[in-house]
Amino acid sequence: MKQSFLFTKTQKETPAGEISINAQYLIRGGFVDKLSSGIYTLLPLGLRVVKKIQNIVRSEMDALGAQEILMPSLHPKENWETTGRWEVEEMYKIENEPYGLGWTHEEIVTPLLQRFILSGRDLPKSVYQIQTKFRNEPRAKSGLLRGREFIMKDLYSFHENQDDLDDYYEKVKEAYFNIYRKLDLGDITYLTLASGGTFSKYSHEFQTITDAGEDIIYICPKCKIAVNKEVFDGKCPQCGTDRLEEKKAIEVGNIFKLGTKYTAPFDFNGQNGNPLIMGCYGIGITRLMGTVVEAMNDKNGIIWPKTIAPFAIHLIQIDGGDEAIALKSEEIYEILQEKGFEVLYDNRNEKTAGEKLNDADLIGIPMRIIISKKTLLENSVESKERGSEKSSLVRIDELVNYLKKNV
RNA sequence: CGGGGCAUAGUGAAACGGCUAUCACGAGUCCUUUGGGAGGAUUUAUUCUGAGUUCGAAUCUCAGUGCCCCGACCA
Repeated sequence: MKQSFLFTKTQKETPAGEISINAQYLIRGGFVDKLSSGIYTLLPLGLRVVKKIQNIVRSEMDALGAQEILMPSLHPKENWETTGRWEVEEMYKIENEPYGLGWTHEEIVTPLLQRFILSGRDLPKSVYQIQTKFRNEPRAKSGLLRGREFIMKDLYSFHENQDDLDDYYEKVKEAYFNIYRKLDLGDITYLTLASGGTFSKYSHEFQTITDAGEDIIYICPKCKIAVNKEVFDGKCPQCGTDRLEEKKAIEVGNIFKLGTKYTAPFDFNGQNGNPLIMGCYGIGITRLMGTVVEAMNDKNGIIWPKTIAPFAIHLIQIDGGDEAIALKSEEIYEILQEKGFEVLYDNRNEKTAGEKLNDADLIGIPMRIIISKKTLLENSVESKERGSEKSSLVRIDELVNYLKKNV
């Protein structure tokens, strides 16, 4: 994509009042636009990142044998009265209408699957969706980390017995870690014991260490697991040590064994006459984007992991007033496009070199390729990875091979 | 929902109760510029809303709304 074509602009100034890094950089870089507290538009760059995160999550969900669906956001009151959760304050209700906006989907997915799961042979089954959730947060905050409207992946599984749920639950844990590893968050994300278990003593959260986190967790350096402050009793529940490390962290996922809490009210029973056993598993997609920004940045901007960067390559021409440069950089852009690379091409002649380089740092694309008078004299371009200080000259006739190896 | 702070151009800021509300950046036009946020010329406002005090309000008072931060809350 040519940068002159992008309708968004970067902002030099930090938005007034925004303290959190993810809000500052995502707004300044033109990834998101804040409509209201906790309510954001995803702009072209931001949407590209979100789609990439979604696809990583999808591939892991599909590998679990879960089937993707898309449930409505507008929920009939009746479904929520069945479980007694219509009065929950988190739910936005439509005034004078028997509808509310979905903040979770147990009340929809349970009767849905009930209509199709007719015998033990249909079990187990799991479905997931990636969809907008609405939560009437008493206090939205920290940019994308806690919103009133946000994108979430939610997975629901139905089982005939507890053992089957337990097995599946362990597989989901693995899938979740695969996701965090692909986002380069693997080393700072911990399986964390937390409250909220309906059927089990604990639920499990996935917590990513960053100072922007609103949760306090205690990490056992030996067992590599953590305990949320809300259930912490001073010891590692696995090895018993009291030498744990206190850290701030962002909850980037949460998995629950729900048991029969939602199947029972709907009389969703198995062959044996007992309610089915259910699990639910959530990942906030847009929160994950904010978390990555919090975890990977420097004073100049974002440093995206290759897997979710909006583009793989940022091609920048400097001295674009020079016709030879303009033609050559255009030519390189076309070749890279043809070879299938995702390229953002800064073809703006009206911007100075410093402005373009600062924009590039802010936007944070992993690979930067610069073409200028200086490099052209060597029949080369300059290559530099975001987050590294080193740059090197690459001959233009070797560029495609170089990029195949390095992006 | 409790506490604190803030609200002026697209963005960020300035302005003692008193002159035509100022500056920088951005954006538009023209010219010159291109290796870390360039220069000149020129254009760019219902000071959040409503009431009040006053000869006079961006500035003071009251109410509302919104935003940010702390806390409570967060299947």
